[in-house]
Amino acid sequence: MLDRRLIRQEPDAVRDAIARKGLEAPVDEFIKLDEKWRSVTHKRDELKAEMNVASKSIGELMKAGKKEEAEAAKAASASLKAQIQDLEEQERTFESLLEDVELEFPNMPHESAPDGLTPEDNRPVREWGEKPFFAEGTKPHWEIAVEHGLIDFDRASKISGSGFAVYTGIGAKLQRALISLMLDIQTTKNGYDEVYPPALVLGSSLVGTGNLPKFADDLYQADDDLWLIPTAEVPVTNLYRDEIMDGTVLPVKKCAHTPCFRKEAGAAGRDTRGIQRMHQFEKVELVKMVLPERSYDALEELVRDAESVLQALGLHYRVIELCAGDMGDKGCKAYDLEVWAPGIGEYLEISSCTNFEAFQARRANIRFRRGPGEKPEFVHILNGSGLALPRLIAAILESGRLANGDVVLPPALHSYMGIDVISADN
RNA sequence: GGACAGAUGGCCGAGUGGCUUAAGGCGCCCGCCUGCUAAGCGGGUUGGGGGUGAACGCCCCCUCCCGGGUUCGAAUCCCGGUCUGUCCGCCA
Repeated sequence: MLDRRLIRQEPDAVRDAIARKGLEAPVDEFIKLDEKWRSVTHKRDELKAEMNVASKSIGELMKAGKKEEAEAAKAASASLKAQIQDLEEQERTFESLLEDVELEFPNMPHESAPDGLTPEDNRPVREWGEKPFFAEGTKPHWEIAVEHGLIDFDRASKISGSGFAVYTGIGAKLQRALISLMLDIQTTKNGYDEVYPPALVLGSSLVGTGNLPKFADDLYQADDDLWLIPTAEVPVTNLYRDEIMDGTVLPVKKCAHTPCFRKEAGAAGRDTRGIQRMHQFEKVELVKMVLPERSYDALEELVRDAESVLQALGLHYRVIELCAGDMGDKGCKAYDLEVWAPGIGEYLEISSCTNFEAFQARRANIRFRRGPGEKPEFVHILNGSGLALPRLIAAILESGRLANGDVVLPPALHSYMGIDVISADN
């Protein structure tokens, strides 16, 4: 959601900024409705003020025992009342239409976000580590996983259809170990507080983060108004919905492990082999709420926090700055982390770190106060994956595979796993 | 799933149709007073929207869980909902 005043006062700037994403916003429709809404509201308020004065004087007349005058005044206010009722109905109608239009507005990209509409326009920022060399080649993770009995794809599709995985034995333990490692890094080294939120949320929470109403098709709906979360971003961000925080508690930094559920409709084909794109997957998410003037520094820190996991695991990756057209609807500026998967020979998007500025805060009404007596302001909200499990597991398996088929685990995992190598023996 | 009870400001808590501009208390802020602190005295202290102004401001509307309704007038009456508590049922 954007600032109503901004759209009113600088409609062209808003339109142009959103056009950089290749998107259109209903600016004209908004302005038309907003004008109607304001004029109706203004008129209604004036009549209400009149009515309030009249009611008060009726009360005084009654008290003074002047029954007849009071009755006359009552009769006189009848038409006022009818007008007010009519205007209130109009006001409700316009307000609701205005909200519908308002929720359709994408966020505006930050001026520093590169121009462009496709991934080719994204800007490489930096790389870490090197591509490992495999003299005798390596394999895609789905082959390695089956070889070692880590994932059972066949039985997964038997019980749940396509797009699911059953992690078995060491495979299941590897996922559990990675979740623990990532949460430990974020809580002990990077200063995040751990939370474990519900995986089912009300529709209003999804409106707050910007998933509804526009992107209902991406989501699983469990009940009338209960939805499966597509990411922990949704429940964690909404923890503070309709709250005014003391500015001194900022920055708020939360990390959470949850399952994530996505329909991924229309995504069949490329990039869907193995565990690259699942309907259900685990993820550790990082969410930050910060002072507005700090949010771009906070974005850089957030990216470093997500990177620290890949560095701890010794995996080669690169950081990409997304162009305006590739960052999606909600963001102002975003970086992707792409981990190298040598078996597939591709970089896999494993984290997306985004600054939403006040877009989500406005939708979810999350504010802070700088000091006693100060006006509440919207916080700036950022989030990033830290990290998504399936692609991380894919990268670990493909990167650690030896010529003899064994998979060497990164040292950071040894104590969590109790083994150093996945081999035929275990 | 069933029954009953409740929801009032930052917090506690009074309030059954107009004297509520929400009593009283606590907390917090500003001032006065005072060797310091405490006490005491005075004042202030929800949030949202709209209008106006260069600005400090000023004006109007709304806000006693939410949404409707009755009434000239609603914290108060009516209807629908949400959440919390207690008991019953079911249950890892």
